[in-house]
Amino acid sequence: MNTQQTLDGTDAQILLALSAEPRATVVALAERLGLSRNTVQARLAKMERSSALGAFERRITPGALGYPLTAFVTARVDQHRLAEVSGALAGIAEVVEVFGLSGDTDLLVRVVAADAEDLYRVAGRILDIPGIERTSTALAMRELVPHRLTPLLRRADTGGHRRPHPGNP
Amino acid sequence: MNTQQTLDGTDAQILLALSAEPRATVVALAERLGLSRNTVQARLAKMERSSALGAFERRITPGALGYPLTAFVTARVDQHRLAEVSGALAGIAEVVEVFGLSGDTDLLVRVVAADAEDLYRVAGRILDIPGIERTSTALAMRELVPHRLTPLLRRADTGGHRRPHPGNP
DNA sequence: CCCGGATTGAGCATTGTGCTCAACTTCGCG
DNA sequence: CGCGAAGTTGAGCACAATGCTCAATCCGGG
Repeated sequence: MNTQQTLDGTDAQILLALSAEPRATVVALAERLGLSRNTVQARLAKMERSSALGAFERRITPGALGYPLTAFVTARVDQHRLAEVSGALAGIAEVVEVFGLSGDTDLLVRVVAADAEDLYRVAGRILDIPGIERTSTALAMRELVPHRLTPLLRRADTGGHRRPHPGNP
Repeated sequence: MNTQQTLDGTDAQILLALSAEPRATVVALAERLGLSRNTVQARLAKMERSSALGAFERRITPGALGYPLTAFVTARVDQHRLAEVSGALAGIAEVVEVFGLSGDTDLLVRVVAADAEDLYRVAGRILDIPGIERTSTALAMRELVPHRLTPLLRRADTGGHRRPHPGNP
């Protein structure tokens, strides 16, 4: 029994309502969902505690900060120096997110930049990190599907007469 | 005039404080930053209006929803059918984010999945989309640098040339 | 020099919050 | 079968925050 991770349908409902109206107050959510104010408060508090809710920064658009360019740098790395490389990447402010990948490229680095020249500079800093063997930079020209979790939330919502995982309450 | 994008240093300060304490009230922020409550309220309202603040869903951890696996699917696409492909991708719930890239791969698709088999199924659905010519799936094995904007916020904070915060609560 | 925009302090009615409590339902498990 | 743990609910209460408006400053640019 993994009581740990998974949010149940009610949690999904709350998050869904919050997605539609981020500034909604707890009472408003409770009223909209037909739940008690106390319940919504308790569940929200639990989610905040259990790190189901991430950092606030996720909600900030880099473009508004003066970094309208997004690029993905894939890199091959000397695996023995992975920790070292990871630390160096974390030291670059324009590096927004780094994943260790399976497959032919080891690293996926998401970076933002103020302009093309800035991006060139950042890419250079990454390539200069000891342990990084080869990089390839791809500019994100368009955000075809903006970041979203709503479809998954809707699916987890009890509203669907669906029982995706039988046996789990 | 440049009413568009860029947030100024004070905005960055507010966002920074909010990053440290997402649930902080407006009055608490104003007090911490030594600004008037009215000012903080006005600036926050403006940011919400100007889409500098993204959707709430960005703050939800997919893992908590029952999708612990993240993968990146790169794809080559028939450019004439890009819109069609984009729409089809948007129809897949597990597709969390899609970028159009420059370079040798046209698309970067970020997907989540419940388990390996689920991921296989999702990858199959993507490959089946008419207009998609070739895909390559890389599993995100580790999040080496979790999504963060704090370093950029700190840099944007009031001009940028400031002594390091001596004692921040 | 004057104007528009941003900032500030003040005030006020309304609303939400954090918290506690006791009753009640729903499960899991012995 | 029934006990107990956990979740939900409604109620209530003191306090704080919100949304809003107003008038008085600042501040930079034309």
